Amino acid sequence: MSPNTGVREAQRRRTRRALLDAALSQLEERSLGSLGLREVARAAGVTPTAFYRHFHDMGELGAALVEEALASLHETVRDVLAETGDAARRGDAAVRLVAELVRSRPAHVRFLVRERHGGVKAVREAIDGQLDAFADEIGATLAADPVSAGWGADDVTMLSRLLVDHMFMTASACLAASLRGEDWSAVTRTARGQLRLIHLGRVHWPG
Amino acid sequence: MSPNTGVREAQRRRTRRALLDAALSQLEERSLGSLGLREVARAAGVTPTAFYRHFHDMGELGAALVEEALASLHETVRDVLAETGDAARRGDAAVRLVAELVRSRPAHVRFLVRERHGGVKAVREAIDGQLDAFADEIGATLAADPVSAGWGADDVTMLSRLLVDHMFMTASACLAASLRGEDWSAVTRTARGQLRLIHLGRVHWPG
DNA sequence: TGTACATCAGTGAACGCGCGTTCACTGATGTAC
DNA sequence: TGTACATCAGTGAACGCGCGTTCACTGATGTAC
Repeated sequence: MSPNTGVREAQRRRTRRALLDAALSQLEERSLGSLGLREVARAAGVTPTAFYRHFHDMGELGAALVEEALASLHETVRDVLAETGDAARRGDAAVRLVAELVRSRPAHVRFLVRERHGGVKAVREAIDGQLDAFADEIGATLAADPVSAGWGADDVTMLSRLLVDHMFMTASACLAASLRGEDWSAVTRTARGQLRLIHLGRVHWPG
Repeated sequence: MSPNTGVREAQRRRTRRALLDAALSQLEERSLGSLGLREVARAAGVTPTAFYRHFHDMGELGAALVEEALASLHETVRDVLAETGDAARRGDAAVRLVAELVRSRPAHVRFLVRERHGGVKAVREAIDGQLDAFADEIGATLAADPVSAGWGADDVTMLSRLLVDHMFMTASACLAASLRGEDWSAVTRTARGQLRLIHLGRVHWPG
């Protein structure tokens, strides 16, 4: 039997999950920097000491949450980018992707939005690293578009960073709408409009 | 003699300033939620008890920092918006305004970026309120532009929120460049490019 | 298959420490006459 | 101007509490023979 399917390993994973979930749940209203190790252990139903079997400190737990939230997304993003050359439909697909991520993992997304510029360096850097990777993937696809003929590398970078930041803005707006008890139709309409406006600018660049 | 020029009042103001400055300095690397009242009082050179003469808790101190950072900016923004109808030059002026704010109050801006989605509700709400006000001011000006003929209120809102968020992005990028020891020429060039692209989209809206 | 030993996730007690808040206080500043 | 009283920003001691980290431990799971 593989060590990864043993009873011991399964229990270990269950505890780790409980710690991550306990942290996520507290992080809805607070920031990682103000969250205590004992607090998380208590909510997870284990002793503070058990925490150390899984993470060296809260920063490491935060980095694990970043991984969990975004690692699986790269593939999805690549699919969306490869989908079609029609930029308007690609924009709609991107908005749908963001909305789906927020719907499926609201606590993770809240965490990302909060800690992207938050007080824990290790987590900021983990998020930045992932966003750089997304920007590069988007940039590579944009550069291959016929409409980018004559664009410099700087121009492509400018646009892909704008698009990544826009995805973040949209995710944040979805969460805010949820808090207000609204559905997301207004948010996604606005986001699609903004992407369309950006796309129009791209087509007519440099004016 | 006015009570506001008395020796006692002057001393009171000095202590309040020392508390705000001490907090700002700690907030470069940490978030408000993880910052302790005693820590701030110690750095300000007063006893913990003195803190209560000025703020009920750290959230109230945070709200005071938001006020300090943004209140004086409304007038400046109005000036920039009134400056000229030439949107390209208005974009350049906006970028200059943001860069100047970051240069003159880097710690305040870092605080705003960090706490905009941070863990302290009172501060989030104070920042949101100020940003809504900026978006309204920008929206009013945009709506008056000839190029906005035929735009719906929703469209104008969409655009002004995009621009406010862009100002935040730019401020954050300036801070990141400072940390890396770079000057801001690349950042402001990117920001101007993004605004120009958005402006192009606006001119050709709705395509 | 059965047995004897190794591993290691989680326990529970203990530690020193800084936290937020309270309280009665001090003494310089302000005010009324 | 001088005096007597009021105000109030800041003090310093005290409190109970939860924190992060350490340690020797337990007992179920895994492994070697």
